[in-house]
Amino acid sequence: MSDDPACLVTPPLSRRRGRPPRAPGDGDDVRDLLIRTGIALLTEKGYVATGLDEILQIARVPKGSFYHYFDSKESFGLRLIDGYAAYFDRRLERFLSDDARAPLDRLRAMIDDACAGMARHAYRRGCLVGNLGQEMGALPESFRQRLHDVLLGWQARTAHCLRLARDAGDIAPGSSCADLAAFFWIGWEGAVLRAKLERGPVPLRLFEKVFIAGLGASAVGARARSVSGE
Amino acid sequence: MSDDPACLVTPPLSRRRGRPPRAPGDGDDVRDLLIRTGIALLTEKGYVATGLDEILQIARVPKGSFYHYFDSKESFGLRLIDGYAAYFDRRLERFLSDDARAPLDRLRAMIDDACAGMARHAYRRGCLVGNLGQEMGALPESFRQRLHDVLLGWQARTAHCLRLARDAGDIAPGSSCADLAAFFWIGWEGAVLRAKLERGPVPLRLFEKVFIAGLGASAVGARARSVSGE
DNA sequence: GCGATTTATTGGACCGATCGTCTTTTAAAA
DNA sequence: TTTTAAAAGACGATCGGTCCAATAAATCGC
Repeated sequence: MSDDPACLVTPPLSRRRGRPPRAPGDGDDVRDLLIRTGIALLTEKGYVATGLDEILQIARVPKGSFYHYFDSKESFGLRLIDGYAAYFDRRLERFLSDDARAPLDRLRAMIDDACAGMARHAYRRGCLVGNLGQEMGALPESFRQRLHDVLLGWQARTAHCLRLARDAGDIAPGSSCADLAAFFWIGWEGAVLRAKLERGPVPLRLFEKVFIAGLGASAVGARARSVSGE
Repeated sequence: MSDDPACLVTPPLSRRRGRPPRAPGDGDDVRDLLIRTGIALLTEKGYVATGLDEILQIARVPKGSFYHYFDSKESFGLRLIDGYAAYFDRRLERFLSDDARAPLDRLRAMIDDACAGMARHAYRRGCLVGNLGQEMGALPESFRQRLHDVLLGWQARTAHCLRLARDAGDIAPGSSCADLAAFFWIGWEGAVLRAKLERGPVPLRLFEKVFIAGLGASAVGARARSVSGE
């Protein structure tokens, strides 16, 4: 799914060396600014391809400051995951727990929102978690557990919503909503990747359509085998 | 899906300078060796994170030779995609056109093969196309079309097999097999990504299970709307 | 209130890796 | 004998992450 942080970037700027005069409204949100900028760049280009220089330059934060705010690129990356997860969790909460809608409509609303997010960035930005997951082969091992945990969290929220839908009769009884939720996030990450490749919304919408159509079939395990008489 | 090339690497080795004596069986497969080695490394670590030096070192090909065989890293990358696509196409052909099996069983056999491939490399290697797709934000634009075309090819083969399954009554009539095939590859790339993240087969098998279970439901477009009375 | 100390922030140097190129050297092929 | 295929390895420019010295603000002792 796509995100939003770091859309507006209007940060500090100074020339002289040493500690600068305290900028008026700036508080100490330099760290946050770096995180938001980092998320924006990493969702587009990934971890390895994005240099600290580029992040700092766009955020207008001097290079020497980086190691004042973070220990290393690795720990910075972990912070990005946390920031992204927090942002995303608020979003999921808003949609999947929206009592004003029927459960399945909440899922649709969430998907609509994600599609709008990707469109807003011309399908150039993907999902930070998906990006980093694919890069794991070249990433610090510390990322793995964290990414996995984030996905499990999203799945848990989704499973809960699907259970409500099942209770409402919109999903075949006997379906494993945990499996369906896992299936959704496995596939959705694929759809985001594909949308980034095609630079268009078709894969997202196709995934939505077929996924929701499939919800009626379910009774997941049992039906699968009966189909071809295994 | 996972791949296989460059499992055994026992390449040329010489010390003296200048053109070496023609190795006995070697023919002129240095180019192929580089391609196979490149595929192996890129499926694991991606394009950006993999340096030419590393590829050359593993293949035991001297650095000075690279630009004799390829124009640049970019054109090398394009050759890798071609090589991977060719390899993969043979594999899809073998499974999806195996008249000895029922259509849906061919799909299952293909998935089994892919799972075995990923297991063989301890779930460290993914799909070259998926990897490069996710990296597109940092890749030469020339890769985009080629990657997309490869995926369309896989989908076409898959759609054909699904149509046979529909004719055999294993998929609800009225289903759009083109949509289902696209859905499969969108989601499967996500499953491979997730399996790489988790370093285990669960996502692959879960995706298989739910996807095949869903095939019974289908009549894709129509059913989707009737579910929640949109 | 005022000098001394501490802390926050930054300019820029550092070192290693990477890509792509080039020259020289040697062996095979013609 | 000449030409071509292939390799060794250095090279430069660039860029990556890291770190330290320099400097100003904040704080404290008196």
